[in-house]
Amino acid sequence: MKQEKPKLVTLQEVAKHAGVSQTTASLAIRGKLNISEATRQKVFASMQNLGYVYDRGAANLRSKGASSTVGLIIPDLSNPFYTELLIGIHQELNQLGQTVILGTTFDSATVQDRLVSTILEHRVAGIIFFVVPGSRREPLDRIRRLGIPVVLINRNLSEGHCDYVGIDNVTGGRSAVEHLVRKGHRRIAFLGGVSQLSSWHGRTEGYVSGLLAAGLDVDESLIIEGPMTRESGHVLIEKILALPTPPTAVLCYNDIIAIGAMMKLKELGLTPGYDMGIVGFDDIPEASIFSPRLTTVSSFPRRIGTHAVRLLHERIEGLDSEPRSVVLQPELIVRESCSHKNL
Amino acid sequence: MKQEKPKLVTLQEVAKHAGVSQTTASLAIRGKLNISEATRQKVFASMQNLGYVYDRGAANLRSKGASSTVGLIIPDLSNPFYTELLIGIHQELNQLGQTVILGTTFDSATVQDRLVSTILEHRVAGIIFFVVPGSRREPLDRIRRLGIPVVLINRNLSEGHCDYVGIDNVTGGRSAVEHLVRKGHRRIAFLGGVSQLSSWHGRTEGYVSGLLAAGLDVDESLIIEGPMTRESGHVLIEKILALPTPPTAVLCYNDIIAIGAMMKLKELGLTPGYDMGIVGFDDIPEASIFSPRLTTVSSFPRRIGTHAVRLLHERIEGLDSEPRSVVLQPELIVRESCSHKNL
DNA sequence: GTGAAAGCGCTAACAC
DNA sequence: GTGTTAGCGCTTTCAC
Repeated sequence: MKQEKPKLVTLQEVAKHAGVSQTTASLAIRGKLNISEATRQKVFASMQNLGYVYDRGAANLRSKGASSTVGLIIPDLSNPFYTELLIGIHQELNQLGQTVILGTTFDSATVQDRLVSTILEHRVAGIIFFVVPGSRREPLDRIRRLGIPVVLINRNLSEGHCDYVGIDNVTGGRSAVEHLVRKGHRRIAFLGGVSQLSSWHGRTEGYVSGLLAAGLDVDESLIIEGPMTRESGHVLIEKILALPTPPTAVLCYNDIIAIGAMMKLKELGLTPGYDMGIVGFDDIPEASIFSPRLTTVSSFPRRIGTHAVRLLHERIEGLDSEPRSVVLQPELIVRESCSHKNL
Repeated sequence: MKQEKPKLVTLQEVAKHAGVSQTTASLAIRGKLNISEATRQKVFASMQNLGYVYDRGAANLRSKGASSTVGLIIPDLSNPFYTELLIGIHQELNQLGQTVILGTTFDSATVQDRLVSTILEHRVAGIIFFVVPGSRREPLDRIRRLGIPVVLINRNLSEGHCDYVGIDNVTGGRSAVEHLVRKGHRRIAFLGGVSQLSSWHGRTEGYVSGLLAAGLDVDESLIIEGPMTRESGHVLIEKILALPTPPTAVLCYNDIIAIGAMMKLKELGLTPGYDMGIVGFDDIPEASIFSPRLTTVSSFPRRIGTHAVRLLHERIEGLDSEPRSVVLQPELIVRESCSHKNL
């Protein structure tokens, strides 16, 4: 830590050292073809010698070409669902030689606005955007106005009118309910999530349609909104239990909530699955680790990430078509959390 | 997606629009004092009007000042321990207005080298570095030679001679063994991790010293190395079970391995905790969710992240002192996975 | 308080 | 194949 910030070696110095012009050095470094093998060697030798480090910022400023960074905005890192998504995105992006600038909103619109600004100031090549609940179009428009490609993930913005990748929430919600009905449940609640989210609408719509298809009534009091956290699961399941006629099963907005609910059930001396059927959504690693193992609807976060990067990359490469949507089909993962005692 | 990349608004245009010089506009935007309130207002109005977006890259190129990005190199995102670490780092960095460039090595030295290069090319202000097992000093030196501050996390490099934050692995390992001994265990294995890691040495050293302090022999065949994954846990516990005289308890290098081991135990019809005592290391969220709840040594990933950012920030601000180390004391979290049937 | 001019490290024209 | 020149968008002297 003793040395002062040493002056950085510039391309000019490399060129001088190699006895060529700066242009030649630049071309050599970037592996352009029209450079003789001999000069290329010389330039590389000088680079090594002087300890040259390429300055992407400067290059980028001059070339106005696609920068090599991509902005990623997600709500939260403590939910494994987002982590899985991040892994998918990250892997794919690395393969393309792009680096990730990461921002987490914690589902706050204010933070989201700030993050968008920062990311924009970094002149990213594109943005993968998991919007905050109830987000207005404005942040999205700001990005689009600058001509920066965006792909929206999982939560769509009405009239967002841009590339989107997510899962079929309606089908997911519906298949969960169908499973519960097959298991003999007749009174089923929907727990957690907030109505500002397109994904919430999809999942509840599937829930309702599953109920109706089975000839069951929809009881509005059985749909309870709440944050997407473990703690929320505790609270929500207690509310449900306190109802005059509690349901025999609950479908949760996501696995985090489902696990929170199951933990509270255990705490109350009840057995999840036996005393109360539970289905989650996402299939995070915890789902298969918890006891009882959680029946859930898989939403393939890694694959979503992969698709998002592909769509974005095509845009960055200049694709100019109508907005595209990739909607993955969810899959019901049947495990142990749904066999009620009385059924 | 229809519009072509629109020409970006520059500071010059803002200045012209506001009827001031570019210098004045620049000073106004950065909130320097020697600008009258009236001009400041004018400039900001013009910014809004024209939809100006500050270009950090350009600013940075000219000023050679601290860039506003920090590089973060971690092994893997699928282990919640790293996620927690990332959360801690991220939160703290956001508060300082720094953005994160993220790289994951998957414990590969090759990937690590490539990542270091990329991050360096982005002219980061500093790097938080979780080195790969068996990493040589070379990547670290490359960074240091450029005068870029680094703080090492959890895994120290012998002679790294730079800022470091981690936990006291020796004490952690030792307290785990002491707990196991108190529970009546006399034959205890150490599972997983690789000997290229300073943290592995610390934990095994603690393990050995705990054994010796209790007057027990150290059986080298009970220390088995292995990758830090769930799958590795499966494999390792089977190896242990196949021994002529299996131990009654195992201390695992980390929680991931411990959980993998417990899952395999269940699969084999054995009850973790009852048939085999298990202690983990890290205290990831899964540890308290698994059944039986895992007794483990907490290593406070978020706090490590926070400390790392603080150390790094001070260096970025110009602190020029001898390398500093922050070593956090781990804490034994006693839960349910250690009461053997015969003890 | 404010302005004019120079230049950070690089690439893109265009010449040769 | 290689060199010359100009300039990306900003901050920084240094005048006034």
